[in-house]
Amino acid sequence: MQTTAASHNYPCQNCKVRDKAICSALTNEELRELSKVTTEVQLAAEAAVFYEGDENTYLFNVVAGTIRLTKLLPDGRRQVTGFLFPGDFLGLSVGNTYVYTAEAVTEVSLCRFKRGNLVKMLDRFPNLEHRLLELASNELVQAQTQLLLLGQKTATERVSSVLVGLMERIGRRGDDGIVIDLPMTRGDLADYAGLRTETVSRCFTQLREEGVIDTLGKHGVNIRQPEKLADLSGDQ
Amino acid sequence: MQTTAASHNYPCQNCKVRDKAICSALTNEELRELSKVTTEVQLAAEAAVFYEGDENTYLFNVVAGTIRLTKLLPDGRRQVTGFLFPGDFLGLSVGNTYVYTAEAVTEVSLCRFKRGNLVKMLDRFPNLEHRLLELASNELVQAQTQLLLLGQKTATERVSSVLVGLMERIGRRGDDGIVIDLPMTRGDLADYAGLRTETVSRCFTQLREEGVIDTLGKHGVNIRQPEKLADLSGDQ
DNA sequence: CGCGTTATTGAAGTCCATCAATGGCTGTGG
DNA sequence: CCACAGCCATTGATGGACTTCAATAACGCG
Repeated sequence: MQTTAASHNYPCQNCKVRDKAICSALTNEELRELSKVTTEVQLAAEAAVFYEGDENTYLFNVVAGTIRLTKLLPDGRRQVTGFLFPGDFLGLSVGNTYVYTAEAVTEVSLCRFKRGNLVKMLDRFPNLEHRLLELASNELVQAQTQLLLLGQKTATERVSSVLVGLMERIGRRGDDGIVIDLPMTRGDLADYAGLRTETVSRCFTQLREEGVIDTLGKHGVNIRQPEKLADLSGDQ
Repeated sequence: MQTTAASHNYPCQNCKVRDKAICSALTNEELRELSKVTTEVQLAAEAAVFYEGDENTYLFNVVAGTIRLTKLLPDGRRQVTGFLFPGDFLGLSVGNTYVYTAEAVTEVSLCRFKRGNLVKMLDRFPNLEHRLLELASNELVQAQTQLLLLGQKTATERVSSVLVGLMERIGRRGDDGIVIDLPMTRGDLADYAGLRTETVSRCFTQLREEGVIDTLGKHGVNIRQPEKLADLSGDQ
């Protein structure tokens, strides 16, 4: 992992994600304390933040960029268990090791601190543990929703669901619909949806032909008919 | 939900799952306090504990029996997100509603208490919140492991993985292998593994023909070759 | 502008689902 | 206690959705 900027004095107050992640549970005073043990790190696209099985030394908040969480089978099959965006928290674990691999999809900027420091703070700031439990619960709900997707949905429903999910998290209102700048490849999406690249591509084409979406280069998606996309997701 | 036995004075000290669930985080003294707000409820097989979307009023510990957690799509497709056994905790949620349906697979006995009571106790017993975070984290890991199964594994690998998981949780050493008394139907297992009943059945047959398992009636499974089953699970 | 990577499209194949019928528990009532 | 009924599991035959293999096209980066 390449650290390009260490900034012990980085003022959390100016942080773009100050009111997200776990920091939202802290007062300004508490935040000042946290900022003492905080380092900002930058990673190039495709760099690994940590690998499944590594000792869990650091916890992170995503400040900028996109992170991909993956689990691997011994023969190389890969499941993407989630994508993280600015404001998301990274590093929950059981025991002393990370339970998935985290990699940068784009260039990424992370707010890093030692696990030990957080654990120490937990005793003094009960809010923090409440917040962690809340985060874990949310992740759990998210994971269970994905179980439903992977276990029961068709290819079209999966791709539609994934697009709806990304739309809600990183969509921006455009001239004619909601625009997503997809940071990840079709392959990443495929491994997230339990499909193959070609199938994801075919679903995109189908959605385009039906007028539900437009694609703008490799990364741009314009969702012209959000309701129709939601219908196609199988959730309603 | 049918309550057959209310027991305000039930002594948690004698509880069969006293050192599991969240109770393991409590001292005897704390436990005495918890037992004041605790009710033991019994449910018949196939009864619902609660439905997805219900207001989250109660939390539970499973004392005896098996619980099935499910999520449904509007058209009836069902994903089983997990099975609970004695000692497991039930009722984590986000917001004020349950995020999945919980149903009794067998006759079940539950230790029930109001969510509000637990929340009150959280302030006084920090251990309890630690424990809840631990439980949530464990569930999360479990869910992510299941994502890998549903997204990437073949039918045989899924069924083998599920059997390995059940073996570890409810397996008993038998004369010639490890014996599981499967409380759920093939249909439940299918909805858990993202398969159809027929496919699960065919996988059982195949495993039997290969000498990996024996089936004893509808519910009994004898795992003669645990290592071979683990190999077939795709995890090693 | 050109090259490498990623996306798309097409054709063929495979695994699991679906449809259908039989077989076998299990629990109940005579 | 046995017989029956109903559900569940199994097995077989067929079909379909997605994968796999292969080739082309199009980004987008240097």
